[in-house]
Amino acid sequence: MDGDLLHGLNGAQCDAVTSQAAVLQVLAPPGSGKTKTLTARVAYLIAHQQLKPWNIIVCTFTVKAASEMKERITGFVGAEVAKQLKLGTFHSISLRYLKQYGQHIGLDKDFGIADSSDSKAIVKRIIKQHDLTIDAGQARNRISTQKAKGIDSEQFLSSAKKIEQQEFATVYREYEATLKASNLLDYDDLLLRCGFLLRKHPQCVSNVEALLIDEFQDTNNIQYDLMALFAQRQNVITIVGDPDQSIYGFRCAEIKNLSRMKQQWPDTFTINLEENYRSSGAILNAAQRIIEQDESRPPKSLQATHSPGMRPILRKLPSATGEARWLVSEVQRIQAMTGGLLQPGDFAVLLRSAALSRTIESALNKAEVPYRMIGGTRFYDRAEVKLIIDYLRVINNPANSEAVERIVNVPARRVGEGTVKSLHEEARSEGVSLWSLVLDTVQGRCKPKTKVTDATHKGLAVFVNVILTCQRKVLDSKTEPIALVDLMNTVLKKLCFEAYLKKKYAEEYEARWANIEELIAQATEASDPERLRAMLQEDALPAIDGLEQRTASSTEDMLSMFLASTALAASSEEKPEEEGRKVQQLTISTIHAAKGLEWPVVFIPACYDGSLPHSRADDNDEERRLLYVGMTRAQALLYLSCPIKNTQREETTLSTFLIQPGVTGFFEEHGPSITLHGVTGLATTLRRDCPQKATIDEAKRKIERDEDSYWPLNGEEPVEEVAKWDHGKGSGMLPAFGTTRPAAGFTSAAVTMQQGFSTASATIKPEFISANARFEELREQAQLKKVDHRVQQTNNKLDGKPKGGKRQIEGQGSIAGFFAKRSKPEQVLEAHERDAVAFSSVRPLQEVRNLPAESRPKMAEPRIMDFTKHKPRNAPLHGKPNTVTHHMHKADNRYVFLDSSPPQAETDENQTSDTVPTSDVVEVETSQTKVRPASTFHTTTVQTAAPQRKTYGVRRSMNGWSNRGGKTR
DNA sequence: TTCCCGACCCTTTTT
DNA sequence: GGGTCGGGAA
Repeated sequence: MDGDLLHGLNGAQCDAVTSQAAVLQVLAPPGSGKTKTLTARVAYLIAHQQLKPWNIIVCTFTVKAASEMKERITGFVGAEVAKQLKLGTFHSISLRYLKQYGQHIGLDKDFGIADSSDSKAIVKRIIKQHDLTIDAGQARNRISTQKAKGIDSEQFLSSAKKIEQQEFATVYREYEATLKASNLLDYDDLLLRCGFLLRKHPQCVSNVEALLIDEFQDTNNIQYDLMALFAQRQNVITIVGDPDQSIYGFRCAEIKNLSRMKQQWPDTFTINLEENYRSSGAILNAAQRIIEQDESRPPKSLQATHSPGMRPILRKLPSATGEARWLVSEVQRIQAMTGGLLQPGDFAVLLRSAALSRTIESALNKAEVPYRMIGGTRFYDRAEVKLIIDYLRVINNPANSEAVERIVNVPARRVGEGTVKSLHEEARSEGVSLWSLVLDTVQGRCKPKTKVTDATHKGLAVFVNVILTCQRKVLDSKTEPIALVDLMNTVLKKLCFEAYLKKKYAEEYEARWANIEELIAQATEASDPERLRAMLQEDALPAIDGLEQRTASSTEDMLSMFLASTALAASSEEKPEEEGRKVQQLTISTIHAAKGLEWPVVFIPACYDGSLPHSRADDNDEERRLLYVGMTRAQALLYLSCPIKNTQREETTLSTFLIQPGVTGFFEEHGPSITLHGVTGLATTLRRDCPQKATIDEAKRKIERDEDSYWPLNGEEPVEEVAKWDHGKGSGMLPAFGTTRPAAGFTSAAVTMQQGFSTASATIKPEFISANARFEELREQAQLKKVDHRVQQTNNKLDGKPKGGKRQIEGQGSIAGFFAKRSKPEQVLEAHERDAVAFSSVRPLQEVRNLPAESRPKMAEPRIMDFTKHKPRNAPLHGKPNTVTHHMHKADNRYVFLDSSPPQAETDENQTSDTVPTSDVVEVETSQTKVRPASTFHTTTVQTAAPQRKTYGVRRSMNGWSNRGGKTR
């Protein structure tokens, strides 16, 4: 047993798993085997300390972490034992205690859970009603903060001095009153009330022998209290955490809880895990460089166990859409260049905010790359799903006036917003629920003050009928429980829901209906008596002598259980059906939701001030940790990127965390060139079989270019295909990487992957180079630019007639032909290609390859231009092109020297912009991208899966597309 | 006068 | 997806 349990663990991990300490802290940096250690310890406690699994509580913060933990523990101890563990999020475990022992603290049996939309709606209504000026969202957060601090509304009111505080106190008080009247608990209440229960009735947890907590750095004070309460009998506690990964400060997480714990239990034993098994050395170095910017942070060691690998990439792009297009092209390029070693499932896009996903999703859709979204809108929060859930909630608990308000006029029943608001207000002032006012109105028992037209009255009657019919169904089933799924079908039928969706969403209807089908499938599962029994058993807490328990049995209970589970569900889509093999999907996720996960290739787009760090964040250190968490998700390849214009077309500034001195040295400016050797190294790192060369070559033929060379490194727009070939339109071209760097630069860029895997240490660029060296570099760039110009002119002569963009694309299709016919040995060709790339102005390598040998660019005599005097306006040639927008950064009232640009670059720009030679002024006509009809975007899940349950990959309407594309006008 | 619907704006992170 | 505004229908 020991052998199995401890197999593959390192010394520190073993110590942690087998530690005899009662209170144990395991400090585990990213990729150090945190979950592995925690799960092994659970198994160890059962196997070697003879603890009963049902006496062990394991707490996580997210549902996803809970299910992963369960899976891993099952691997150790088997499903039977794993099921008996009390494992879940803090909220779900609290809910179990409240459901079973809530009556001891006067909690009604059928309390519902107020989700965020309920809470927000309540707050909003109170604010409006009192004509206050505070922001609803902020007030809602503030209530949560107060609750997390354990300050109730009365306490707050008594200490409220300022008018503003008193206003908030009013909102807080009425919010609490509304929850109580609606028989609802919000998320914070679940924890608070559970704490209250366990304090009052400690015998509820008298059976608990051990408590284990994951991601402890994210606990807030209530959760800390709960920890102490859960463990109050035996005080056996294991926590794992990492202060560097604390990213829930906004939820009042207290990193201090680590030291608080040591004070409370002075015998606390601490074990540090220090070896990283996830990321390549180069990625780890870069991430360390970022996190170390926090000077208040104690220095820590984190050892890489992998070879340095490929250096991470920091890429500049013109716009959010450009960034998305580039990202997709890199996904495709890397996939092809590795000959299928990497599949879509190996890529993840991690975002600061979920809203950023839209542009990326539409680019992925366009390229038909399958993806799934974690975080952002939860399945149960999708309009159509939420609506049905709200109907069920009202059927279960009509006192929930917020839910009534949301559904009373959906589908439209001529009950307008004004009427509903007014009725709601009237109900509130009468001290009744909205539902009972509506019911009495419809049944003629009362005549509301609010004006109700005939049409509206009719509409209300229809609504009341739906609810009453369904409630009757539930009640009638007391003797013979009906399945939840029947109830749901009744609702759908009564609403003619399918027809409603068809009308409302037109061409998007299918995806919406698929979501409903998924919901039905879930209800079917929940209705299965077998499953239900199993679930009840799993949820049940051990019987305690002399303490009465409530147990669920009827349809009513089934309904409220189902609703509770939807309220606490993960904000993620379920795993796609795995039929035989894994369905390959790229993952889009918020960084928060990605914690604890890993992928071979990770993209973090939108790395600019305002997004990361977010403009609304008040703790920059936390934002930095967020970047750190994101970066450390990557195993082999990490891309950070930044559009130089945001979605509002304003100029952006590269993230503060990335413009610190020395940071750029850890990054490449463009995606890696990938050699066969590199693929081998990658395969080794990921412990996968290396694909055959033929497979790689085959895959390469399908992509447009095999280098990340289309988007200029300085973040400007690439020259459109048409402009490239239309020689009449001026010759100055914007540089892509292969064209502005001297050949030597290109070589060094191309070599990274080989170098990374074959040598012991990654080469790190010097942080600064001397001004002199810099000047040399500038001169070299200038020469190149002139050469480019020459080459262009030569080409004009060689290749007289202009070509259209379309034809050029056709040309790209024949790369394969070129390969087949080529007569030169590969190495010679490579050298030639290098030159060609270095000297052709904009043509990507593939195009150059397509040219007949005699028209390929030739070496030309460079003409030296003095760059202290001349600078092309639109071709930013201050050395590395991407240094243009951020030469200097003002911080702490002094200027910080960035990106290793020489100071004269700044003055240069101002003084000499008028002396630009006209031939270097670029004028590019960009053609609009064609808009595809919305219908082509709908299914985002791979077609081959053919799942029984429909997939629900479509997240939302893709506004931009469906508005313009699909509709007739 | 009230309601409905399309068009257009902006969007922190989670239970 | 939510909020708001304005045109057109009831």
